[in-house]
Amino acid sequence: MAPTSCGRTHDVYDSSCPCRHMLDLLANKWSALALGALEDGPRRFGALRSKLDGVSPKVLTATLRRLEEHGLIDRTVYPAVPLHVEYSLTPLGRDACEPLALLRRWVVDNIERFPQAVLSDPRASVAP
Amino acid sequence: MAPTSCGRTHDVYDSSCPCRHMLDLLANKWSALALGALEDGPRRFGALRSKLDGVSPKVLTATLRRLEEHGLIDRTVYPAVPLHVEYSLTPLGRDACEPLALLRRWVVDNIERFPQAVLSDPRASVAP
DNA sequence: ACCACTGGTTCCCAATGGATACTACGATGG
DNA sequence: CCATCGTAGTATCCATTGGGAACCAGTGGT
Repeated sequence: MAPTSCGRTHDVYDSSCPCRHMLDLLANKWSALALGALEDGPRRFGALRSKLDGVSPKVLTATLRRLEEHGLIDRTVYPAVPLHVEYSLTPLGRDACEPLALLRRWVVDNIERFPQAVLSDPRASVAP
Repeated sequence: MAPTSCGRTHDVYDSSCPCRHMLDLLANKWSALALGALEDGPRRFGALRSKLDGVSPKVLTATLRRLEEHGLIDRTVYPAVPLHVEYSLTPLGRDACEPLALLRRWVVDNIERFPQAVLSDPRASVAP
């Protein structure tokens, strides 16, 4: 498997391993997009909201809070005239961006190879 | 962005782009684990169920069906004495494994860097 | 007849996701 | 003085999904 410095073996396939929890955090549409959106500098809530087309404020807040709790992003409040809040990557978050960027990139580069039927209708699999 | 052969630009940040839908499929805990579990050869339902520690049969079925519909895995039924079903990667699925393997790998390699508090309790963020 | 094995399905409930509306705060402006 | 705007979210409601446990079908074994 992949032994780590603490001496234990960590395994994403083990449901009781912390790795599983972290995979659950990162292997998530909105997390992957939010971290990617911060790759080229800090962004404010509103900017993220427009960049992550289709996200609702509730879900965006939840995603950002979760990423913050896990040390992937920082949340900085500027109590200026119109209050604004900036989100930025921590070093850990920046590192996490690498595999996520590769995944996003892979999807874009290989999108043509997927069955067309299922691409056109997001809910093609839901039969009445 | 990343223009593709069809002439359109594809963008995972655009909610109406098929890419978004595919990212949603791949940026998912169970998908990432299931594809990884098939990397070194076909596996049967029961084998996947044990490998993906903690998955319920319902969710595993749904995950596998979705991956099959999207052309990432094949489902082969052997109507032999004790019926068995084998799941295997398609070429597309095999290619998709690369970025997913990097992500799983990154998590395992960097797990020690995450805040310990949040690692120990998967639901630390859930207040009364 | 009964149990075990394999590969699921069904049922039910809790958690999550998503859309829409609303709040808090100070600034601006009539 | 009250109304309105921009910013960053909450609140509320409902649909979808995730998850656990039980159950089912087909066959072989005892």
